[in-house]
Amino acid sequence: MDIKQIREKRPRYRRKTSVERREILVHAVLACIVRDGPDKLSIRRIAHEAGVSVGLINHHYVSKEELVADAYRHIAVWLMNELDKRMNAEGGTPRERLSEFIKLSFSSVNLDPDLFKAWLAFWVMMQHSPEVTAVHAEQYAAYRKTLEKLFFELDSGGTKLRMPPRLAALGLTGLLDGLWLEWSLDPTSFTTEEGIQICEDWINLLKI
Amino acid sequence: MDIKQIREKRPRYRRKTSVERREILVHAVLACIVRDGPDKLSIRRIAHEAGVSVGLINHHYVSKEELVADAYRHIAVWLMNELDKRMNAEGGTPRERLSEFIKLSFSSVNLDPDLFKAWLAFWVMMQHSPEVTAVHAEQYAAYRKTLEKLFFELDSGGTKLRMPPRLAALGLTGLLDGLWLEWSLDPTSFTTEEGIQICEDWINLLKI
DNA sequence: TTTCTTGTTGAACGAATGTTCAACAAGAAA
DNA sequence: TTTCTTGTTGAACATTCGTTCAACAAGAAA
Repeated sequence: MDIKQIREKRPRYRRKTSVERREILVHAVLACIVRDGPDKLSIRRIAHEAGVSVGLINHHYVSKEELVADAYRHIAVWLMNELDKRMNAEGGTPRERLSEFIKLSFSSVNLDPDLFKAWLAFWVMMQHSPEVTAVHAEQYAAYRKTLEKLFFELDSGGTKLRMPPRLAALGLTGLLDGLWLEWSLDPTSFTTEEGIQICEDWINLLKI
Repeated sequence: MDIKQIREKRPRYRRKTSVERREILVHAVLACIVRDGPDKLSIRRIAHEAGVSVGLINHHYVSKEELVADAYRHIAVWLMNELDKRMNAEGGTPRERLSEFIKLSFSSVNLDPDLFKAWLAFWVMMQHSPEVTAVHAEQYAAYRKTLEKLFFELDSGGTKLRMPPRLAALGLTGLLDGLWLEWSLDPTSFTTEEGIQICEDWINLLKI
């Protein structure tokens, strides 16, 4: 049995199910954005990163936009789960969980330059992709809902608030997102400790 | 005198000075971003929009990045001047001017989908362009300084604050930018009135 | 008028883009 | 073993990209 025969026995690639391959491709999208930047995201780079051919991508997704939308949902769900999991890890009162959420928002889980590049890529694509826009609306609503629920629990408990939970949640998401944005664009403008303090102060001022 | 001679007399193009042409090109950049989206910005589209040839751009700018950086500065300076001018138009106390600034931030001057596309384009380019990064740092510092000065005047006057001006300015820019970002990505998530109310409430809570 | 500076043109280049599609082959089903 | 489904390949296509550069020409200077 010579080498050629051995080569012919070994499969040149391993077939994957549709879900397996999609998972791989979605991760390749993120890796590409991190490596080459939000504007250099292309089918060829993604294929190379995933170790597959260019044609494979359009076999699993009808278009690049659909793949990116899938990647958006994937990363948004992952981040929200991560925050939720860690926030509730220690139990605690609603106020303590809020503090934990804020701390996490200013930790490397959320304050990640690589992650910021990904959001940039998604936002740009939102400007002309209904699929990505839909994913954003769907995921952001869930994010705001989580905070709104926390404020509702806080208000229902001992500490009454000067605002309805909806407005309080809008305010805190605004604060968190704004500071996150500014820090991502220029990490030297303020420290994470300052960011945490601003958010904590704001919540404390809300109490009647 | 026949038509051909008349044609030859009329110049095929009018020469512009370097500053004149740069102004035209910078405006063409913005028009392109608005029309085709942040990711479709190209030398050819800019040239067509400005009514000039492709080669002209690299005559006035050594690279596309330099042109975009110039456009960034142009629009940032314009916006800041606009806010400053309108904010101080009616005079008034520091507190009244702050309210005016907030109202302007939630008006069409700042809450403009077209403008948001421009910022997106700039932020993406920041990820691999030192020129654009420098312009951002320079312009954003001016923006924060304006608010810091307002809070300083407020604190020096009758109404003492629970925070140093720097932190108060950081907080308000965070709130404004975060709400601006969220509204730009999805205008249905909340109304501008709600946004204004959140910011006003926050400032009022800052008073001792 | 002639000279000279420099704003302006547009073809050319090499590289990269998203999508298509005929051909191949992995691996389960028969 | 043979059949059949379908995951996978990669060349091909038609565009678009940023930059270069020799040639042209507007218009001030001489």
